[in-house]
Amino acid sequence: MAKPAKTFRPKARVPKGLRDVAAPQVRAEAEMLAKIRAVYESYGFDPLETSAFEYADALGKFLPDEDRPNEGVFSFQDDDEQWLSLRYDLTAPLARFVAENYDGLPKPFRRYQSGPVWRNEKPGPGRFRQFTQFDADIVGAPVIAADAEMCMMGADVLEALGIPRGDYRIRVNNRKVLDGLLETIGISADAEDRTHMTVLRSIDKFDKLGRRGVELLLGDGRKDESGDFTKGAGLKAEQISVVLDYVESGLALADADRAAVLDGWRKVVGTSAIGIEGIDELAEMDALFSAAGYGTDRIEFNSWIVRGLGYYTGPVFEAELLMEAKDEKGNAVRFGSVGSGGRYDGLIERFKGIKVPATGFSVGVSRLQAALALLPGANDDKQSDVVVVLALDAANMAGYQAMTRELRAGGMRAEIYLGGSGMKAQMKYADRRGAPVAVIEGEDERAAGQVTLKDLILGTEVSREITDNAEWRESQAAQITVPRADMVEAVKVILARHGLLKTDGLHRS
RNA sequence: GCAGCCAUAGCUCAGCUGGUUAGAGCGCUAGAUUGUGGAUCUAGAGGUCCCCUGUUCGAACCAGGGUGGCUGUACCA
Repeated sequence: MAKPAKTFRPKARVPKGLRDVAAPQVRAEAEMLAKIRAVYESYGFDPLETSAFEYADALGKFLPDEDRPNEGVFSFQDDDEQWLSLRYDLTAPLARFVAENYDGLPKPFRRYQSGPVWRNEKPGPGRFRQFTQFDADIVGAPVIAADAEMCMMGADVLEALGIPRGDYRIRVNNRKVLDGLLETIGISADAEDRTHMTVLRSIDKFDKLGRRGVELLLGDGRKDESGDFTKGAGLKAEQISVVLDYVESGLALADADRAAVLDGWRKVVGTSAIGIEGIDELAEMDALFSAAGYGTDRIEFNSWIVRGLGYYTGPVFEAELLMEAKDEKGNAVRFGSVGSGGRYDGLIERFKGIKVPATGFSVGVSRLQAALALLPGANDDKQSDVVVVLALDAANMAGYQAMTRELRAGGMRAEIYLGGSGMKAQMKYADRRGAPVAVIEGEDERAAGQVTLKDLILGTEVSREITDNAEWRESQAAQITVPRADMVEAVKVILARHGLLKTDGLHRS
């Protein structure tokens, strides 16, 4: 007895950490990108697009002791066995591009670029394996004014996106200051050194874990809420107290006075040459910020900003949102950093063997968008502006198409109902679709040379007062009948009443 | 990666110590309504109870393994 062969049905599902993005969010992101681009353009940056994947060695993510790329990046082998990796940021590809085209580029070279990047990590709320970044970088700029400009531009970007001053902060530190700190407590300046890395990571967590948590991480280690244990840096008590002194010195002054913060740091790392160099750089940035009128309500110096350990060599900065928000369940949400950057003088050296100084700023578009969506009022339903022309008579499709064409020529978005159902379903479709207007031309209207226009927005309002069905139907809520020739103008009047009539070439949203 | 919790209809969930045809609300489809989205009423569709193996006369429920999700933590260029 042969069993009927089972048809294989794949499970329809989006891969973990990836997502489908619906219309409102696609539009919101496009709008956000346009605003960021305008700021970058105004600072003189030019666009550049590089490919989505690169040779893995060019991205610099090969595991040192194995012949395959780092697990954090998505990689595959080409037909010639060479490893390719999806880009995990836009900076590494820029370094490759500059190295490859070095002689033909103006130096300094300013470029901006946006696009998706991919990281093979555990996804979390607001954290995906594909997300969008929008970077601006200056390559071949050794002067500290370049870093200062990046910070100020970061502030300008956030304000251009409508985030009020005071609701965000650009937080700035300098890797040289951190190196100086480690030097003063006798820890190797080598960024590859285990203790060096552990200490910096601990400092980075001050914001999250507080003084006590950082103290534990610097010492023996810390147990988290689930009972899992994180091994610490194993510092001695005196060393820990120096680090905590540094982190906390000037913390109270962080948003009051940048110079005072630097004074505090100078006391802790004043014996280290590299530390002093870092502080002097920050002092120069402070002077530039102040001269340009960027106070601590926009840019502050902050001791726990560390950034990744990979390639930063000088000033580092993060853009953080300070306002409170609640998620769907009413829990307070911390946004974290929505942008970051810093100086990376060694990245291009990997390719060219010569030092090419560079600094840049990167907006985390996906996370910023997720954050803004949680703000009150962000998810108010936006009224659609698509006019739906009902197709009541299959034999008259050409006539409905003509109506639709006229509406489009009149500057409106319009579509014909192209499903197979009757009038009731068509009205329901228009409602679902969020259409403001339904255009109805049945046999009666056509015979009379008329069309019926139904104002669906007004109809919804009217329906709130009507509980009786007969009344609702007889009232023919909010509809008018006009001569066919006047259709376009009449639809415009209804759209204008609801503020949906386009006045320029841009799509309103 | 490590640790904890969780997995039943499209969604949110109920399902007593293992016992026949697994339920609710919302949503969806249709009818009441001859040409009208809302409201109301009625009817209908929709489930490999995450997967595999085991225990048992019998498993949505118990055990082991797997997969997926959430939370914390680590990593984060």
